[in-house]
Amino acid sequence: MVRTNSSPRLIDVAHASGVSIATASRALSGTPGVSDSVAEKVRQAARELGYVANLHARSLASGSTATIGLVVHEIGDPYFSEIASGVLSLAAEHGRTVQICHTGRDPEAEVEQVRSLVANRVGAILIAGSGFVDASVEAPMRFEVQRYAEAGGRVAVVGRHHLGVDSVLPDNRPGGRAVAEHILGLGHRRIVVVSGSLELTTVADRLEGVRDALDAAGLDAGDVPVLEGPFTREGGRECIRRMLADHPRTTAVIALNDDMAIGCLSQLRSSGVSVPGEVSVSGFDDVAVAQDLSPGLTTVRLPMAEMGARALTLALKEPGSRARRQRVPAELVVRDSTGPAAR
Amino acid sequence: MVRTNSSPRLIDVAHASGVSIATASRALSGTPGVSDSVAEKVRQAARELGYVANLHARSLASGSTATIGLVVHEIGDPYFSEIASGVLSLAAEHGRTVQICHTGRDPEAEVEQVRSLVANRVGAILIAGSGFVDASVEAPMRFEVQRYAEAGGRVAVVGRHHLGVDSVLPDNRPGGRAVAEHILGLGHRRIVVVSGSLELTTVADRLEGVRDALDAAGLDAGDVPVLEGPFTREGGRECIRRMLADHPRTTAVIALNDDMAIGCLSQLRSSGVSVPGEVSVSGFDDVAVAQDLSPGLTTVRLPMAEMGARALTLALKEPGSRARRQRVPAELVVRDSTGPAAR
DNA sequence: CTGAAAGCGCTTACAG
DNA sequence: CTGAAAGCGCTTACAG
Repeated sequence: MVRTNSSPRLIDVAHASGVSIATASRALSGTPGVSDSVAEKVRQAARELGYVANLHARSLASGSTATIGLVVHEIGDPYFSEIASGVLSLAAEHGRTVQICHTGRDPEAEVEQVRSLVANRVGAILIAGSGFVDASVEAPMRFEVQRYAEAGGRVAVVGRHHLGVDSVLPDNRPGGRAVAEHILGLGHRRIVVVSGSLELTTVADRLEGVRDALDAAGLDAGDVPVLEGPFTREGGRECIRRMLADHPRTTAVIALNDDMAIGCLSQLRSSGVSVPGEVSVSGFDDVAVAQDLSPGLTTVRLPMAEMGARALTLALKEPGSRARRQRVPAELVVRDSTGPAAR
Repeated sequence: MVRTNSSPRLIDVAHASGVSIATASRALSGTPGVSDSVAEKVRQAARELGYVANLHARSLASGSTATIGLVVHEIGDPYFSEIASGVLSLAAEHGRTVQICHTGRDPEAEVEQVRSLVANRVGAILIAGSGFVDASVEAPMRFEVQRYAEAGGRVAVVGRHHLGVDSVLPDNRPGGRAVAEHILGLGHRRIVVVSGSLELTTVADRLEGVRDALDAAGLDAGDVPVLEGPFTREGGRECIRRMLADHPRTTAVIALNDDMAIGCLSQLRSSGVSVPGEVSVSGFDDVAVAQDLSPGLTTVRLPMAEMGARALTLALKEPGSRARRQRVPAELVVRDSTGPAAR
């Protein structure tokens, strides 16, 4: 039979170098127990034929894969694309490939994607993005993840609790506290929080931190309106419109992520409100563009790429006897979008 | 033998539903030729067992994969993350999974990544991002891609010529011309182009468009300095510093992508130069954040997500007798970063 | 150090 | 419509 137009197989390499496929396999995968001279001969033949091992066959035979699965809410969102960047870079160093899926923050799509990764028999699954305050929403996800883990799969999450697996957890609450203290320290008292869905644990944690600071300052958290909208730039714009209508005397806006903060800046500008002259605005995450905005965005820095890389590192390690947690410090970065309370 | 802790296999489903694995396979994959009642029984059993087919086995047996490979320069860059977003969304609709790799704009890493995708026997490869003007730099890539295509693989590229495969090509040249005409129309004559590496075809094409406009206006393109730097925000800042030093009377900056334009705005602001009062700035791409900058960025819109989706559509189609090309129109979007030449 | 052979979990002609 | 069997391209005990 003539094999036209298709990739050479291990057996072709074996023939070309005059050894068995067992030896060829060992030589190519670097398994010890092959004489150097033979190994070199095999590698040479492989190179000449342009041989690339079929990873499906390899996975099927060996029962393990070099592929990593990464689940994010939305890859077009800088928070997630920066995490993905950290994962991809480290994965490449380890010779791992990465399969990415995004879920549009839909809990059901999320479960579906995890199932599909399991079907692909990826060696590890990384999940980035907030979980849900309501544990029952997460139950199916938790079930899927646990089943995979019990079958020997490795899982690590970024910014998500409740899943019972290794996790990289940014200091959302201390970060929220730090930024709120900054705002309070500037003398602001008529403050509004611009927030994504309160169903998200990330939002809940950051908000908790803001309340810690209000409490510590002897203020009543109940006096600080929380405007809820989509966790996006458009959500930020929307909330500012509501703020201008319902809380016109506000002097500071604490947005719970940079995307919303960017939307806030944009809407304030369109509405002719000066920042920070009339209203101060802060964000959270420190996405790359935050420093290039005008005014530069005061925010809480999270090292997204590093968080992604750390999650991968956890997943690549042997599992511990129980879930590991790595805290990632959040650092307040003061730029030009916040200033002293004027009025 | 007891199989503990591992996923159910097709044979388990077959046993549970009292049919052969052949029938079970057909029922589950939707191959016609199975009675409805039997098919339903099999599906039911699969559901109860939580069966998920092993895609490696499936690929090996069938010789085809549902996985798509996507190569980008840097996933953290919004241009690419928006393309990726389009690809991921459409892929999910088609039940395809996507493996992403980024290359840091390194031609060698690029080839390596393509080889790894080939090894994974992905069903199609999508490559996004500029090629190189110097064809010899692209030769290895072209070789790899062609070999894959000849072996039956499908390839499509976004914003890249020279690879001899299906392509989605944004109107870089007409876009460059449009934005330059806009700048000229505002009366600017002391113009500077802020540009990524001239080795990149994307840069070369956009620049060509700018020159078209200069020519048409009867100007000498040689009088317009082209400041070259990294195709990033930091590159934009760098170029502005050079511009302020070497071409202080400049009234308009044409940046060849939004990332550089954002860096330009940032550096001009730090340097106390008002935009568009003293200097106008334009970008290219219209990344999501462009409209939320202050001032809003005048730029050339490219529908990145759609371009990604189109490339996938091409790759999913049967190959044509020759490489297909889809042009994507570029649309000038005028915002607040450009204004009449003042001085 | 090397090889023959079983097996990974599917799909798909080939028969019936 | 259904099943027995070959085969996809590897890896890895098991012998030697």
